[in-house]
Amino acid sequence: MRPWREGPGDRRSYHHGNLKEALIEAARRFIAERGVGGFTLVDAARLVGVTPAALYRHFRGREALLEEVAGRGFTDLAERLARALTSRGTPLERFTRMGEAYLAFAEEEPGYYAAIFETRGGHLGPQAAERPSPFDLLVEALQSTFPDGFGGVDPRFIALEVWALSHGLATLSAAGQLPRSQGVPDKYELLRAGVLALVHGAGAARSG
Amino acid sequence: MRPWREGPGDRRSYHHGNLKEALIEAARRFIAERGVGGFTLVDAARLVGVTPAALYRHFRGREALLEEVAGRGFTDLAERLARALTSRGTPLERFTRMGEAYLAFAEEEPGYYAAIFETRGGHLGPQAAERPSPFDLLVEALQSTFPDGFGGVDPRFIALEVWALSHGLATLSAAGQLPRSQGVPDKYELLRAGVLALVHGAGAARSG
DNA sequence: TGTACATCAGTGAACGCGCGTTCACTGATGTAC
DNA sequence: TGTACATCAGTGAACGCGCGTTCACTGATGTAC
Repeated sequence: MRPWREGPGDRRSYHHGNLKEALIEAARRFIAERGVGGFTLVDAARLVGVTPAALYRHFRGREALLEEVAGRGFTDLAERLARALTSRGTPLERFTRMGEAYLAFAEEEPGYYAAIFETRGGHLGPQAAERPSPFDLLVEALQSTFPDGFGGVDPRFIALEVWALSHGLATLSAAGQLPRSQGVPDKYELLRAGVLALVHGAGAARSG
Repeated sequence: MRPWREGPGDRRSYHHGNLKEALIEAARRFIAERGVGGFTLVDAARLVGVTPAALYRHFRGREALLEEVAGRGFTDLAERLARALTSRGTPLERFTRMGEAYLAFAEEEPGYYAAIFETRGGHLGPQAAERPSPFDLLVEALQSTFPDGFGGVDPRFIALEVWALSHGLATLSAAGQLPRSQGVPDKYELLRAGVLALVHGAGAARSG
């Protein structure tokens, strides 16, 4: 099971040995560069150094490969968030770290992030799954970080707002729409301050 | 300059008479259904009842048509926001109406919204343009609605957060990721409460 | 340890398709006289 | 009002291209004896 070819041009063996993983990796790269719609089986096969037909030994087709990528991205994101949530420090520090992990994931793994949100079947929000979803983790983190609650507001309400803010910052940043000039705080600072404001200002909509 | 054909199958004239507008309209529809990447000149021409080649009498090519759509969407959005901002009522009512207008635009004109954010050259954020951009309108609205300021925080900082929250809610909603179950507030309520929280909790990141 | 052979991962040629774009053309419009 | 004609919007055929997918095949692997 060792990799037989070390690079795309290395053809020392008829069998690739690690083709499935290599194709997923290639898809991740191309999706990051061109989006889900711009991703092509032919390109992925070429990058890996294999005939397009070889792909069908490992996937039912293009859509199946995309679903696999989205699934892995989803798992990766959940793991990162869970790791941040169980890291050292005060609850607030861990919660802050979780937000940073979300933005960092979107920035470092744009292929995964796009696959998750643009592929059919990839649901990030509230859902019934085996393991806790990112959204579940967010609700959990909010509750343990702010045990006094949010002025009577449902934690899931706050979680949706925090998630929307995070997603908005991540996608605007990826689209190059956030200003990058000096003196303007970056998305990490925007998220940190925004989340605190959302939490502390939760009752504002009611009290006036 | 009256329209010669009333429908796609109506071929009572050799000349279309209103082809440019009809093509933009068709593009808007297809982008809404399939995204910018899934939009096709051939489909647009077929829907309008014209040969694909006819398109080149009005646009340099596919990219030029997309840019035109994005530009119109941008203008439409700016007009809607400006209208809300100058409508009747208290500053807070007008500001709230502005947020609703943004979400409504994304929902009612998904083709425009996608074109704006996915097409090269379409910038929604801070920019140097002739007319005030949506972001400029947002900053202006914040300042006039909350003349006492935001605890020393730059209004543009708040504006970025409000915009990110709006964009996040709009895109999550379009992707079907927001829960639609009973008892869960919709995106309009989420935005209204979120914006108030962001405004009133602006100083939270500093004071605690 | 050596050999026969089943398994199966990858090949390469081919397919049908729809795409964006070009080109010489043609038919309708609308203006000059 | 009628006619000649320049303008130009749309036609239709063709192009080269890259796509996803299929198929019979072949070469390497690894197991049974």
